[in-house]
Amino acid sequence: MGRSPCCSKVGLKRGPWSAEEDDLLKDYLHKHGEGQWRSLPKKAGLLRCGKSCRLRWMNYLRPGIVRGNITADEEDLIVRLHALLGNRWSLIAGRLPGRTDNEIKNYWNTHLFKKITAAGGRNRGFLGASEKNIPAAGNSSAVGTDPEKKVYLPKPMRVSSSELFSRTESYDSLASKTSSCGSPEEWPPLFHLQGGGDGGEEEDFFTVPMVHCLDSMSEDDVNRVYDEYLQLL
DNA sequence: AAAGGAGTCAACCGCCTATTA
DNA sequence: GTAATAGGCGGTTGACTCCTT
Repeated sequence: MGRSPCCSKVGLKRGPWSAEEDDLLKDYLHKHGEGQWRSLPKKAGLLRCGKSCRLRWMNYLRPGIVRGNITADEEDLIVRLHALLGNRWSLIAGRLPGRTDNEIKNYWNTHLFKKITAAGGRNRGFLGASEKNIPAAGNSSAVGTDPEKKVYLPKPMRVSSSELFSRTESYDSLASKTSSCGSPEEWPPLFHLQGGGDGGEEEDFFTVPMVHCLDSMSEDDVNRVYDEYLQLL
C-alpha cells in the first residue's frame, strides 16, 4: 500500500519551471507570504504540487539567493562543516548566506566528493562524519578509533526558521529562545565527558556541540571545535 | 561534424518530525 | 495518547550541456 502521496499528481505539471510559473509563484508569495504550501498552487493558479512550489521558492526564487560559483572560502567552510555535521545540508547551508541546501548538496556530490576521493580522504576536512561511519543523529551506537572513547552526534534540530535562529544572534540570545538548549550555564562544554549507561557499568562518551549552538559560532570557533573533534577520533 | 561519455544541477521522491485536532 | 496533516530534509534521478574522440 505505502503512504499516500503529498498531493494528487493527476493533471499536475512536472519538470522545469517556466518564467510564467515563477512569476505566479513570486506574486502570490509576495502578497501572502510563505506557508500553506499544499493549498498554495490552487490559490496561485499553478498546476504544481505544493512541495514543488516550496522547493522552487526556497532554492531559486526567494530573495537573497546567491547564484554563481562557490568561492574558495565557501568551499573550505563546506568541507569543515561537513566534517563536523555530515550530510546535514540544511545546517551547512545555514552558515553560507544565500546558499541553499540543494546547491551545497550538488556541489558536494559533483566537486568536493571527487576531491576527497582523489585525496584519499586523508586531508584535513576531507573526512566527513558520514564517511567516518559516525552513527546517525540520535543513534546511540558508538564509533571512533579508540574503543575507550565514544563520540555521539547530537540529535539534529531543524533550524530552517531564520526568525528563530538568526546567524547573527549571540550565544545568550539564542539560548534564551530555545528550551532544548536551556540557559547558557546549563549548556555542556563543547566536548563533555559524561558517565552514563543504563544503570549498568559506567561508560564515558563525548558529545559534540548542539548543532543550533554551532550555528551561532564564529569562524574561529568552528575551526577550533573542528580541531578538537578530530583529536577525539 | 557526429557520436558517445562525463559532468552538472534542477526537480522529484519518500521518509521523518513537528504541529494540530 | 493517538491520528492526521503539513513542512522539511536528504537521496536520487534524469534532462541538459560540455568535452573528448
